[in-house]
Amino acid sequence: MTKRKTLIDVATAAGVSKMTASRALRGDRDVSAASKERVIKAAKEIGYFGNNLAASLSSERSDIIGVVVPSLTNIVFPQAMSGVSDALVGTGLQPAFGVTDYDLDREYEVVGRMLSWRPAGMIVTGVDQSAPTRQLLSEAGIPIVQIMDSDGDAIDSIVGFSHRAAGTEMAQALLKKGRQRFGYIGCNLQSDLRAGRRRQGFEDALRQSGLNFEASLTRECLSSVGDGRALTQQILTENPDLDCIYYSNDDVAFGGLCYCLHSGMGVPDRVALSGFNGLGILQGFPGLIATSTTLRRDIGHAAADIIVGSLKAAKRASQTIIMQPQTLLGALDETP
Amino acid sequence: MTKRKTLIDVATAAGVSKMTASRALRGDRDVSAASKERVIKAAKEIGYFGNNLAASLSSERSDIIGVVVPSLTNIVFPQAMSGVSDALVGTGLQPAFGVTDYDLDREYEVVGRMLSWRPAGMIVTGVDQSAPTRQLLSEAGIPIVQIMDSDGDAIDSIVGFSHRAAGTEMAQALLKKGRQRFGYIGCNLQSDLRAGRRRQGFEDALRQSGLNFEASLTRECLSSVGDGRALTQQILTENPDLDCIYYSNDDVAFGGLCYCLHSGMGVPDRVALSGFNGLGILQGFPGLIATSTTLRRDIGHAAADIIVGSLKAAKRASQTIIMQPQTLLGALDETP
DNA sequence: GTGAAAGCGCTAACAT
DNA sequence: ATGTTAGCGCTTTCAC
Repeated sequence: MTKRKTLIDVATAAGVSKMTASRALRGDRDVSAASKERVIKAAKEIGYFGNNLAASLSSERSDIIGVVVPSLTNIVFPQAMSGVSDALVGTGLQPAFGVTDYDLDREYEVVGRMLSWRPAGMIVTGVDQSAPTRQLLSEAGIPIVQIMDSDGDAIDSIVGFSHRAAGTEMAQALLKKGRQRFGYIGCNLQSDLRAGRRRQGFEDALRQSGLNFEASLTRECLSSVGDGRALTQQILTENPDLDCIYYSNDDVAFGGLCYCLHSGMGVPDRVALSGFNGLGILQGFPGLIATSTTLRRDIGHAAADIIVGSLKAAKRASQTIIMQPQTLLGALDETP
Repeated sequence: MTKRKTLIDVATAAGVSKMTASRALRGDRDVSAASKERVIKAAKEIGYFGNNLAASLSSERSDIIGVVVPSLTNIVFPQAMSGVSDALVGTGLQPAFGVTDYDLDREYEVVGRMLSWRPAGMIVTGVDQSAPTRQLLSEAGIPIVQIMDSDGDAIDSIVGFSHRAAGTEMAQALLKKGRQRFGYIGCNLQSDLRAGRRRQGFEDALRQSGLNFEASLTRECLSSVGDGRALTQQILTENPDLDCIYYSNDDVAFGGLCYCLHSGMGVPDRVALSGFNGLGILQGFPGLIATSTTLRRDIGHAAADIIVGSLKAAKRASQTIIMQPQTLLGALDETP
């Protein structure tokens, strides 16, 4: 391959100095229209595209917004990322995504590596970072936004909601509809601390009514429709009297619904199913699963907006935006 | 915020020169154990983490592997990204993801921006890049891998399969099972060129048997379970005689299955449904939907491996790896 | 409006 | 095993 083109090549081709070329390319207005045009034309002709490395090193800031998520296989995180990505279009900022696999040490490493690219801001998932990670972030001197969870201490800004409260609210709604014999099915609870907090919130409400889960089945797998189906068969075989099952999320709950439909068990009359997130998959059988709808895209979008805003602003202010899920009972709502 | 720590701060704290500190931190073995230890300790104490910008600018290479996908909301792309991410763990390389929204101009911009970070390699989705994008990539002088599709010209390496062949194979399998009256339902065909090629391959096989789609419904929406349900209701109402429906993918097909189950239409006896990808969602009703299983994670993993290998190798060789989908008929297979 | 000089923080190449 | 020198490609600053 031939040597990469540099600013000097463009400047030479356009017959101006390096500096004028730089200014023209970046849209600085202190350049004559004529020079500007020639530079841009020259750049295009010789196939020049800049070197962000040098630009950022020199200007001591980059256009990157680091976004750290625990998983790509759980669709809610790509959806949040999508919101970030959309919000950044046209701002000149660019998202860079990192994955931690729900591992706090990996998170530390991923965050450290990202910071060493001197991003303009960082978005991280949840509030359960390890102390060293929190320190890294808070000392970085850039806007930090934690997303998806508000049940913990903020490093800087937060856009999310209380999983605990969401669990409590769902339990209260189900109790109000007369459900009394509850089961729980969860996947990946070891690592997914937010799912654990929903369960806790749910249990709190049950206890307040003098109840508790009569059965609980958890498995360390990525939550999936197939697992939900299998676990539901097991829990209902072992506990045929359950009239309501709370799941760690909608994927698992939907698998449960598939089992019930297959085996002719009435949903929600005979047994009510309740998941979390309000995923699109629920539209396969509208209203049959109760859920808490979460605004993943909006959360990602709002987080990115906070960063964009705080880069423009003279002084930074931490914000906390709560986008509490809405509890949707679906068909259950039509029963008294 | 206090000024960021640099290598010089570490070197001073450890009582060595900048260069020794640099070597120690990067694990160069030409450093005495004593110095190495002191430097690493000093770095930790003063909270130093390097500046990749400067490091990469100086060494003229970065540890980034750029990965460009069309969408984050279609789960197959995050799954492929996940494979890339896994393959890169422990290599010292880091993935950086970009999203194009199926827009060729956006793709050009995203690729250009990524290249200006001087990545060590690039992974892009599909083979339908615009000419300028192809030129950008081929002149970058780094290993390029196109993934998910082999129905087109390679820029460098390819890991994918023929969507056209997958469509043909599915049609042949369904014809063999005696299906004769075909319908087609697709989402997002304008942008999803690969789905279009599957449809074409399917049609080719039908024509060879003197058949064609008797009905076709397409809608420019992100493919979803809800859309699949609605479109299936429509197509079966308008064309009650169809005995097989081919969908642009599994999400849409699953929505169709939900409609059929809901309305008591026998699947696959009365109408066979066929999707694409072998998504986990199908495990809700195992075997009811025929599908072509694609190895998204493996494809991402293999693509990353090619790049890792070619960075190590003295001379680069382009590779083409075909991971052709497997046609799974499920319950249809048990009919004669 | 344009240019020349200096330097961002690091690493490669060459000393020692 | 360690240090010195030069420079990566750009932007900032300050001349003109």
